[in-house]
Amino acid sequence: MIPENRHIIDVRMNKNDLEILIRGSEEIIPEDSFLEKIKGKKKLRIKAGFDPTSPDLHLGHTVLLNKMKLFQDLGHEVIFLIGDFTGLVGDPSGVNETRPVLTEDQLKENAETYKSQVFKILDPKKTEVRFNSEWMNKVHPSEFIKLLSSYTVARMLERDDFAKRYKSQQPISIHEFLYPLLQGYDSVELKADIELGGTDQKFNLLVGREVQKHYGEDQQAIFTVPLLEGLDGVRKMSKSLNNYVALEDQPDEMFGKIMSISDELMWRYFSLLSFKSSKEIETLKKAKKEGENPRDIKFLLAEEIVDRFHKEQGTKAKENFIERFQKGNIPENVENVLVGIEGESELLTRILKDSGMLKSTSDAMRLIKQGGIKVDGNKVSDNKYKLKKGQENLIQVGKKKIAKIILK
RNA sequence: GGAGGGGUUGGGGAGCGGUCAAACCCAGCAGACUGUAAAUCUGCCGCCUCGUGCUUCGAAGGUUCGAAUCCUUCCCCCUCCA
Repeated sequence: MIPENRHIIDVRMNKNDLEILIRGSEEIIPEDSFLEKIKGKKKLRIKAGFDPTSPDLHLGHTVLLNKMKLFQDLGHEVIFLIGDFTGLVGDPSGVNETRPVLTEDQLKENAETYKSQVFKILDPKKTEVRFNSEWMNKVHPSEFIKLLSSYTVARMLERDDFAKRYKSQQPISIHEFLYPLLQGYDSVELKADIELGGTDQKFNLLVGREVQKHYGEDQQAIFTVPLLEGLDGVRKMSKSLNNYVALEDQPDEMFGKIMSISDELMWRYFSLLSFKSSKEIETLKKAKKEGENPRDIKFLLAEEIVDRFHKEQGTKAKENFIERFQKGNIPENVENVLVGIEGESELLTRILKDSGMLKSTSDAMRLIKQGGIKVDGNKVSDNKYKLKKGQENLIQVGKKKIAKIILK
């Protein structure tokens, strides 16, 4: 239909591209159908859905986004589907409890934030952004019944997370059964040839195939990518577990977070996040074995990732890091915080709370007792320590929190 | 609708009339050690005006000198029966 694009695919779909595409994928089902599609001349419709439940995209999402970008570069049509309707249902994948339902206002807001963030990776010109409320809001109840008849309760309960919840007597709401079906319906509506998702999406993606079949459509191939572990190296990266690196994180923060991962995890990050070739990564592994300081290898990773989301700021972030943590100097760009007080002076504990650096004065007292609070570089040991009005003081809480407090 | 089990501090999970701000584990925070690593060790981990202070154990009442623990009602969850 669109000759130019065919041309692009013809030229690009060589063996090497295929290898890059498949590298780092977890599962491709069914494989032969996928290969057939990808080797054919048709411009494929590649779908990936996102629930707008969390407004912050993080590195975990980029594993998938990077794949989308690859398909895009190969000339295919990539659909970034924002599940604003399904978001009202809540994806039960991988959770052991019912998800809270979001309001429509929250969803709208989150969706906008998503859009502004994905184009840090995807090419906006080649991306079709869709919202599934667009068609879901129009589905007639009788049509809806038809959709629901495409799957059985028994098969739903086969699904691992449902099975577990059922066995351990955790509640499963009926609406949660709807989720995979609705997601599948999106594939019907969008005529998806391939759907991408994390491994936790496998069930939903497969249901999509069944739903498409039920509607007499061609079945999509599914393509899953591994879930990225969070900074703790154990659980998957997610905002709610607070083990994530947000795309919106500032360079220094991003750099620091990546430096805090374990040496072991570093290799996982290299393989899932870095654009370095397998060969380059092998070389780094070898260097480490031969005694190279793993820290310096981690620097490379942190620099690459900071550069990707903040133009050419990787080196600067690295310098700041070394200044601050290796040499122990105070960073230059400390945040100023104004705190209003009554009277001529105020207790430090109270200031720590009012400035938002700590959540309570009790917390502040504990930290003082433990030697975790510094004012202008000096450890504070008196929990009745006061600061005077009009002063500017550099306050440090632990190693990471630092702010210039101005009392007014 | 009936019978039974259950709701405890971020999560899991003890406690079942006083010694309970509540064991223990995980997560988190601080300190030591370091490569802001990781691992380990130590301490902390409801709130404040820091005191034989205040508010917590699904909610509201009640019994008691005293309740997370006993009673009543209500709300929610699970299982089995219908």
